[in-house]
Order: sequence, then C-alpha cells, then structure tokens
Amino acid sequence: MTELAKRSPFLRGFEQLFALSSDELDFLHRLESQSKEVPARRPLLGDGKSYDYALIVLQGWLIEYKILRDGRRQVLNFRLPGEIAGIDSLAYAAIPHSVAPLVTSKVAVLPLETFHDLQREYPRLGSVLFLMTLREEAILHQWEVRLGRRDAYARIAHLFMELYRRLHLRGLTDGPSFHLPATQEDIADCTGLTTPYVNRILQRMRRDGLLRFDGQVIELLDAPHLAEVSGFKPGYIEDWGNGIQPQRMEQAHQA
Amino acid sequence: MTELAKRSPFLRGFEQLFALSSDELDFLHRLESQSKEVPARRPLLGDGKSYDYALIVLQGWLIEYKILRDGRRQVLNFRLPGEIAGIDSLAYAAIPHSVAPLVTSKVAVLPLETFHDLQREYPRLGSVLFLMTLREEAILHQWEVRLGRRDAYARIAHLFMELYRRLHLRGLTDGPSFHLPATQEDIADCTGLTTPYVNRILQRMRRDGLLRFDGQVIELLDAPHLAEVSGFKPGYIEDWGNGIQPQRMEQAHQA
DNA sequence: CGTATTGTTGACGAGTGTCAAAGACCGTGG
DNA sequence: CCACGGTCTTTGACACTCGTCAACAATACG
Repeated sequence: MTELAKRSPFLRGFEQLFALSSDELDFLHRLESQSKEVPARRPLLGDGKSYDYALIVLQGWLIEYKILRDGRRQVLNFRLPGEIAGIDSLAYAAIPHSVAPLVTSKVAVLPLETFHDLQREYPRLGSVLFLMTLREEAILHQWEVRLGRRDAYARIAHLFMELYRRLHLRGLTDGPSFHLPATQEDIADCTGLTTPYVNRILQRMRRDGLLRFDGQVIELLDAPHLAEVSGFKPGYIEDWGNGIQPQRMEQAHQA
Repeated sequence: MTELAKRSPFLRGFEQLFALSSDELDFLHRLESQSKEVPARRPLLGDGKSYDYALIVLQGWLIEYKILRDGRRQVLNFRLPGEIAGIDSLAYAAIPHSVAPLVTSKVAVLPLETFHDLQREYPRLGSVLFLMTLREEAILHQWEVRLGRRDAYARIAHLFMELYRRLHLRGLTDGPSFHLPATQEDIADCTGLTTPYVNRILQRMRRDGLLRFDGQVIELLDAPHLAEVSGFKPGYIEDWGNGIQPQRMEQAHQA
C-alpha cells in the first residue's frame, strides 16, 4: 500500500487498466528515471519544429497551445501529471502546436525510438497509450462543444469542473479545492474569451456563491450547481469502459 | 495501376505509409467486404449508448456531433471515406457522442474483437491506426482554434479550406470544386454560429469573389485568399512526417 | 402538385470585445 | 524594511459582432 502510494501518476495510469508485469514495470520505471525539472512559462516544444521525442509529465502543469499570426493564443488542452505531451512528433515531421509549463514542472523525455520499442516489445503498454489517446480525443470534443455552443459563464464553469475531475482522478484535489496555476489570461485563452470578460464572469460566480479563490487555489462551493449551469457530465472522464473500473484513489489521496 | 485505382480510400490510407504485405491486405479486404449502405441523416451511433464495434467509412459523409440539453448541436468532426467513426467504443463503455451520415453512405462494421485481433496479429496496421488517431487530434486542435479564436468569416473559410484539402488527399475533389452535402445549419453547427449568420457570411464570400456554389458543389474561386483571411496552413493535413511522403493522388484522381 | 425542408431577409437586442487606465500583488534589490 | 518594477487583476465606457425571432422565398421531394 505504501508501495503503491509511491507510484507516479504515470504508472498509475497504466495500473488503472491492468496489473503490470515486472518487465513492464521495469520498462516504465526506466522511462521515468530520467526526469528533469523545467522552469515555468518557458516553451518546451515549439510549433512547427521537429522533435524526436515526446514528454511525460510527472509533476506540474503543461499547456498545449497555438499562437496565431496576430498574436492571439488558443490553449488546446492541459497536460497533467501522468499524461504525455507532444506524441504528435510520431505523426508529424513538424509538430502543429507549442507546449509550455505553467509552473515549474517535472517531465521525462520519451524518445520516439523508445516509443517504437514499447509498441513492439510491450504491446499491452502500447494499447494503453492508444486508449489514452482516444480519451484525449473525447476531452477535445468537450472543448469543442464548450467553445462552440456555450456562453462565457458556462464555458468557465465547465472548464473548472473538468479540471477538478481530471485532477481528482489523480488524487490531486484537496476536498472541494484544487490548485490552478493559471492566470485569467490563460483561462481566457482556454475558453476563447478575453481577460477582462473572464474577470467579470469570475466575479459573478463568486457573487453567486459558486466558487471562491485565494491565490491559485480554487474552491468549488457548489459543484452540483456548477455542473448544472455548464451542462457538465463527467462520463468522458470517469467512465472507464469495458468493465474496467478506475482504481480507488482515496489511498493515494490520504497518503 | 488500374489495380491500384480500385483501392478503397481505407486501403489507400495504409498504403500511404508503407507497402502492405499480402496477409495484411487480405485482412483489410475482409474488413471491407461486409459493407452496407446507410441512409442519410439517420443516426448510426447514439450518444451515451454502448457498442461493440466501430465503423469504417467507405463512401459518403458522416458527422460526429453532440446535442446539448437545450437542443443546440455541435458538430465535432467530419468522417470522410477511409476514416473510422466510433473507435471510442474501445475506450468508453458509453460513447460520448453521436454519429450520423449526412447523405446515403457506405460503411463497414469493425467489431472491437476484430480490432483487438488486428492489434495483436498485425502490429503494423495497429501502428497506422494509432497514427491516424494522432492526426485526428491535430485536426481537432484546429477546430478548437477556429471556434475559440477566429471570427465568423475566418471560421467558415478555414473550414472550407480544411475540407478541400482533406478531400483532395483522397482524390475526392474536382479541380477547385468539391461536393459538400451539408446544409447551412450543418455549417453553423460546425462553426459555432447560427444559420442566418452563416447565410450572410456566405453571401459576403460570394460578393468578395472567394467562392461560388450551386447545389451542394462548392467552388473555391480564390483559395490563396481564403487561406490568407482564415489563417489556414495545410501542414496538419499534408505533412506526412518522418520522411514518409503521401502517395501521389493524381492517378486516382484522373481515374 | 402540395408539403417539408432549406435558404434568405429584416429589425432588434444581447453578449463579448476593445482600449485604456488604475489597483492589487509579489518578488527583488537596495 | 521599504521602494521599485513587473505581472496580474479590476474597472469603465463604448463599439460591434453575432444571436434571436419571425416571416417569407426558393427549392427539393414524394
């Protein structure tokens, strides 16, 4: 149990799906062992450039984003501990977006060559990565709906709900609160809004008694109502499919 | 060559990446052989339901979409010939979106079991599907940018450019024209706009001499300018990565 | 030929964006 | 310990893109 609590979120992502063989475990361990700390806000991967590796997030928060010609920015997704950023290096000579940490974070390099080894020699692990990618897609679909068909209030509420649940699955929430190291500008660039407007909406949410924040800690005071106004349903995050249930996180949480 | 021109878009998707062994070819052929015709606009997969199969599109146009509680709709993506709809059945017990054909189309069923066989016995094919999924993701990223950070004019222009290039890769364009079996309401639900507004924008584009359409055929009169105003860059569609170049399509095109 | 679907138009209003300035906050160095 | 500079948040006044609603025209379809 203490043994298990020490698992990185990356390893837990696999163990949620099945028990790892010791070979597989070794392999994943080796991957993680070469981790390095990266400073906040300094891009790790640049749109249009070539890389022969992807990044495994071990700690912290990364964003994937694009900058338009006129300087506007759209955040495409967050990358939380246990997720992989930049796998598209596999499919593209020039990756089609940038990646940067929001705060000082810890990442491990995953060389494409190693990735191919993984696919060849540990097909079960390969399948898991494939599944992870499919779940990524489901998340992106939600981002599309949010951007295309929800108003500002619902967009922000929905984003917070999503982040809360994603973090919760990883044992990274604290009761109804979580740490969100994003500026209002970041939130604006996630939701397709502008900074001043995000500010006004956040104030309204506070007045409505839906949330509270000091510093970078957000507390969801009324999650059910937030879910209601934003049309948030957690299925795409928590439905683990095919009868495989997510391992209970309480252990890690209270560790 | 005539041999090759007869290949389905699905097969060609694989052959763009490497030469198929005869075993692999047989396997894919068997998949396609069980195709059936599906009528326009009648949903094939329903949001929240369970399926033990995905669909390979052989002919026609499908959309993936979500309906919100209040009836609004967001189209998430198109599925063109050669693509697979509903692979998320793999990752979710309840798929998180609906799928429907825009017009009478031809699809083949891909049982999940068969999919697992594929992954096990034809790892190279599995890799291709993985790559396809990564490219899906890049396309979804573009949809996010479009919805989040472009105005109505650019959204529509960008959408048309994307569709044109995606179709072109499959040899489904006709010079500067292509068949788009979507109503203005469909376009509105792709771009996060409303039908009347889409209508007005389309008129402006016509007046600006950018495009023309009769019936469901759209002709791009000034693709460079369309690309310019919408910030469209085709890299995410055509960059085939890792030195693998897309097979020339002219052959199929003029067939 | 009707009848349903799709496209088109108008008047109006609401939701967000824009721009610019002022406060709050926070780390840093003197 | 306070002053300073930078980043982030908050505010206001105003403009404008886009949505809403409703009617009508055109087109496809059976």
